[in-house]
Amino acid sequence: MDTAPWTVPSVECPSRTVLEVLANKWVLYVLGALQQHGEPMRFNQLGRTLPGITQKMLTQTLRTLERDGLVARRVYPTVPPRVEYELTSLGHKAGRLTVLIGEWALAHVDQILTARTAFDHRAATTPAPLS
Amino acid sequence: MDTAPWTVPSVECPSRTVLEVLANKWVLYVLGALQQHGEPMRFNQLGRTLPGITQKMLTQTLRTLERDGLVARRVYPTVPPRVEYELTSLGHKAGRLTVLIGEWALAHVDQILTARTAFDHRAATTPAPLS
DNA sequence: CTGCATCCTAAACGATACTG
DNA sequence: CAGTATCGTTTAGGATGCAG
Repeated sequence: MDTAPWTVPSVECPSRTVLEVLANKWVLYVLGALQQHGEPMRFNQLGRTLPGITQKMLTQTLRTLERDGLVARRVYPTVPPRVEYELTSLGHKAGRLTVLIGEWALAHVDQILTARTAFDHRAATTPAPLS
Repeated sequence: MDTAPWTVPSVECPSRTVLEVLANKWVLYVLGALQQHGEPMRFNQLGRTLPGITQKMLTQTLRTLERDGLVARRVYPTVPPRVEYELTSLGHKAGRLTVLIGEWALAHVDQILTARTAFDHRAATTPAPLS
């Protein structure tokens, strides 16, 4: 046995759809933001925290996270409406993972950027081994 | 200060492109497979381990991982050609994260699947609060 | 065996306009 | 404020065929 349970699954295995929840840029950012902010955040507050996200993507991301039970949506029937989002305990566990991922990224930006440059340089100079 | 460095970056910040490396389904699977197999794997061996992946996606994924310095590609000039892929130390660090993600997914499949069903049920029954 | 190149479809995404 | 709806474009991805 050289594979863990989550690598075995066939394409139809539900655990894959679950793992793939986190294989998403905005999901990582949203979870990370909520995780680090510590308390519930409002829709536009979240939007302002995430440069580059569109309203559409924010809505969509929050919906799927809510659907999967990672985020709780709380609506205050005031006017104008006030909607807050916060991590559930399940979302909190995922949030901790996204923070780890963020830390890994931050710790190795330089190394990876260097690797990319080197690779691209090689690709640009080696393509013709003999002519 | 309520945001960690990796949440602040503007759209052009390089650390984002790095974080987004892991925001990819096949990257997670490939890193996970290599991480757990422990030793170098050949192209088709990797392919067989990952049900549903196409040759194109496997190649593409391995290339970007190689470019980013997470995976090392070793070619044995035999015939037929033998190509092995293994995690670099940087890739190993990422690999450990992907294993954590896989474990998180596996541990909460049921909970998430249940949440989805409940949400969809609510969505199917509540849409008309008043008519 | 390990790939690259091509075509083509499906899905993701951005922009914009509109609503309670 | 917090969305929904639609449209048009971009991108990802699958299938196939060919090559070292």
